Amino acid sequence: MIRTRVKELVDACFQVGVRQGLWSAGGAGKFTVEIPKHENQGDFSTNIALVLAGIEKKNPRQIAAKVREILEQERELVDTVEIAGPGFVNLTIKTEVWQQLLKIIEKSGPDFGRSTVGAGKRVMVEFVSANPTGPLSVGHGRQAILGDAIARLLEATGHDVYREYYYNDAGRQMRVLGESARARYLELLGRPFTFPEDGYQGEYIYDIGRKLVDQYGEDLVERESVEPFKKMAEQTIFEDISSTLERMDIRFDNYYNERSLYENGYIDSVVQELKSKGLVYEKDHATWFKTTEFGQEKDRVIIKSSGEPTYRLPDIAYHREKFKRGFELLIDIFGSDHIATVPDVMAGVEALGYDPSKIKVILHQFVTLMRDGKQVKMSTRKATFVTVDELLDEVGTDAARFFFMMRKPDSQLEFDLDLATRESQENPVYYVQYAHARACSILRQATEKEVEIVACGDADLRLLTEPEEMALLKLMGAFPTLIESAALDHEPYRVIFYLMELAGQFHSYYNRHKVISDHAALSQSRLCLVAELRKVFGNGLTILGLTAPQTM
RNA sequence: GCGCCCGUAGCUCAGCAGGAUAGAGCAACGGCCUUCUAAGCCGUGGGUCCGGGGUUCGAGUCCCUGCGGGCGCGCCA
Repeated sequence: MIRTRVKELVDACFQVGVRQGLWSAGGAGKFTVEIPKHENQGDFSTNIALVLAGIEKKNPRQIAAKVREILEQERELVDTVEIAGPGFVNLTIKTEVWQQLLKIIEKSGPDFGRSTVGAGKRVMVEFVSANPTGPLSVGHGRQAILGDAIARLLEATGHDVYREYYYNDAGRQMRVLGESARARYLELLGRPFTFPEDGYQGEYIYDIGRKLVDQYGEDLVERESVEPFKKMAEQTIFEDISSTLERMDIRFDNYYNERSLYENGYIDSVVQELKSKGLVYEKDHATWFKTTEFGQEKDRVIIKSSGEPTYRLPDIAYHREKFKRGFELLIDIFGSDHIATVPDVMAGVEALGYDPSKIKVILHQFVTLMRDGKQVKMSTRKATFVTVDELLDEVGTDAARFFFMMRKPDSQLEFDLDLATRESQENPVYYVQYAHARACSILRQATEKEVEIVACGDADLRLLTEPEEMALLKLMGAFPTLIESAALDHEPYRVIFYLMELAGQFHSYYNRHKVISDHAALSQSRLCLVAELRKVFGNGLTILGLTAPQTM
């Protein structure tokens, strides 16, 4: 937005300098335009002089003086140019440029913040990908929200996004699940049963048992095959998972079954291709993939001596299929416990002739739940983990989404249940939503008091001169750049931080200045500000999949 | 033992390709509702940026090293 215009201006200035022989063209693209930390450092700051001084071996402040000379020729955008510190060039933008920004937001409406940088780029986001062995746990919840938020950000920046859930219903896990269901089925019928040693102990297995009793009565008592038990378990659990995801407003474009990789011969063809490239060998009756040729410490088994593939073979085949299906960027969201598979998949796709740098793996750390200041103990084995459904029951979807997005994936996430449920000022979710509701409320008040709300073009925006108003305008102006960089870096948490900051400034403004007052012209101008603020809050919340309430 | 991530205020965390005087929220303390929703605002206190070296004009940010925590390191997924 405005920063883009300033960057263009500095770029032009750089070119002028090159033409005048002040510096060489070598520094092109190396300098930046940023919003400085401190207010007394202008609206924008560029390090162009420092960068060029490094290249040219000259005094940065002297170069900065030249930069200022050139920039001062321009009078559309720039108010003042100052040289500060070691050679930063600080620019102040004309007040009216900021005021006119409201018209741009008004015109863009719901599109303000959205862009087309990703236009035409097909990207797949693979996430959740939990096998249907039980309800989603809070760890999956973090992943689900993170993946969906990234997908939404990419959509907001024009990418063609495809959400996929990858699962396997054929492995040992599922067999054990089926046997667990059989045991509960027999137990419910009062028959003798043996519960599998490493079986699934969760309460939900009884639900599956009950469904089996309802549907089949005693018909399955003598059944040898585990299939009907497994099938019922899978079906029931998938329904459960889907409804949980639905509650969070998460929908997948496709559920990809690992089994289809076998049925379509993709597994075999991967092995054949690796063989033909001389990248596999037999040892101890197993088939090994020469991952050492791709920088790893040791080779890895892809087919066990039993003839069964290891997990990494389908993983590789699956990623090759993603490429073949025409995606240009593959985003994988995994829990950090899956870190070991990443190098294997990367080596595999590289071996098959695809570019591993197009796979972006986002590993997220674990979630700890806090209640009464103490950690809630969770164990998958004992089935004492907290499910996403329970979490949603307790805190609601907005709070869950907000808290899961609030931290960057790298850090462990501490989820404070007390804070998330508190309906008071400490709760950051409401802080932002309340800002939106408050803006709506002011606009409602204006209508009730019959204060005319005019278009920004018809208001005298020059009346917006308070420091708080200028600060708000500047922050609003940064929104599109923020969305773009958050999308391209796959970092939803940055949008959260932005919205909290904007909300803070708005609440502060509200408490200090009356929007609707006796001064008619001023009221109208301020109503324009509030109306456009409402849009920025609304757009930001919507892009993240949060609701933007009109009243609270 | 090896690999990845983390270590910033009492607590939870920001710090955006190394940049100009380290920030926010919560917790603590003190104020603000006959006026647009107090789910809000204003003010106060609070830091050896884990320790030690190094690179640089400049390091919370990069490199090395030590310490502490998490996750991995399988012919489990």
